[in-house]
Amino acid sequence: METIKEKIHQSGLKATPQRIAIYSAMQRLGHASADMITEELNGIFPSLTIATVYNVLESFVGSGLLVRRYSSNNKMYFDVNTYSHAHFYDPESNRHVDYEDQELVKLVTDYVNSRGLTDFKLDSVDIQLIGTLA
Amino acid sequence: METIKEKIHQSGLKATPQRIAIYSAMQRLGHASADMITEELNGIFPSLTIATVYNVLESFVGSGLLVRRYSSNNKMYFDVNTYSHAHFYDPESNRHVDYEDQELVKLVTDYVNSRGLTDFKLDSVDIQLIGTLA
DNA sequence: GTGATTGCAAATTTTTTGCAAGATA
DNA sequence: TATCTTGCAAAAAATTTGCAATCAC
Repeated sequence: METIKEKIHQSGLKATPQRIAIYSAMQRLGHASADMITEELNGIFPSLTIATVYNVLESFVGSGLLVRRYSSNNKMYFDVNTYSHAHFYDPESNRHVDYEDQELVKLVTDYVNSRGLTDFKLDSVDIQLIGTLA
Repeated sequence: METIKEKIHQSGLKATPQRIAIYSAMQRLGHASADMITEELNGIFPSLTIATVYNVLESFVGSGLLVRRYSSNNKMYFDVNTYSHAHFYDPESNRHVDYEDQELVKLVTDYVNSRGLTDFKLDSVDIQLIGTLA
C-alpha cells in the first residue's frame, strides 16, 4: 500500500484515501471505466461518488499514472498500463486482455521509425488485436 | 453516387437518401462522429436528426460498411476504412490520420499468427501510432 | 402493399461542473 | 493554515428508444 501512496506523490498529486483506493482498484482491474471503479469501491467507500471517480481518473491521466483506452461501446476506459503495448480485444464480449510482448512493440516501433516520417513524431504504440477470445 | 447505392444494397440495407448521404459524407470525412455527420449534412438535409444518424451509423457497423474507432475523448467515432490498418493519432489535437501501409499490417499479422496462440483467433489489427502530428 | 426507415420528442446514460465542507502537506 | 480535494446536486453532453408518418422495394 505504501508503494501506491508514493507513486501518487511522485506524480505530483496528494495521496488521499480515495485516490489510493482508486489507483489500487485500477491495478487490480487493469482496465476499467468510472462506473466499474465506483461499483468496485462502494462497499469500502460508500461516500465515493462517480463524480469524484471521474475527477480522480482524469487527474491520474494528466499526471501520467493512467491512460485512456478504447472500447467499441460508448464509454471511457482507463488503463494502468501506460506503456506501449498490445492487447486482444473481442468485440463480441467487449473483453480486453493485455498481451505483453515487447518484441511485437519493438517490431512496430522500429518499423515506423525506419520510415523516416517527417510530419509525425512517434511517442508510443497501441496495437489492438481484434478477434475472438476463448 | 450509383456506387454508394449499390454498396448499401449489397450489404443488405435499403438505400435511402439519408443513408446514401451519410455514407457519402463518411467517405469524404474518412473518420467522423455522429454530430460531425449531422452538421456536415444539415445544409442538404435539414430534416436529418442526430438520432437518425446514430441509427444509420449503427446499421452500417452491423452490416460491415463501417467500423467504430477509438478516440481519447468520450465520443464514438466511425471509420470507412474497415480493414486492418494503422493510423496516427495526436492526443493534443485529437486528430486521426490514416497510415496506409500494408507492409506494417502484414508484419504484425504474421508475427501474431506465428505465435501459435490457442486462446485467441485473430481477425484484424488496428495499430495506433500515438505521437505528435505536424 | 408491406415491412423497414425516418424524424420527432423524450428518456437514458455518461461525463462535467459549481460550490461548500473537509482533508492533506 | 493555505491549498487542494471531496461529495453533493445539478447541468451538460452523448446515445438510445417509442411511435406515428413516410418511403423503398
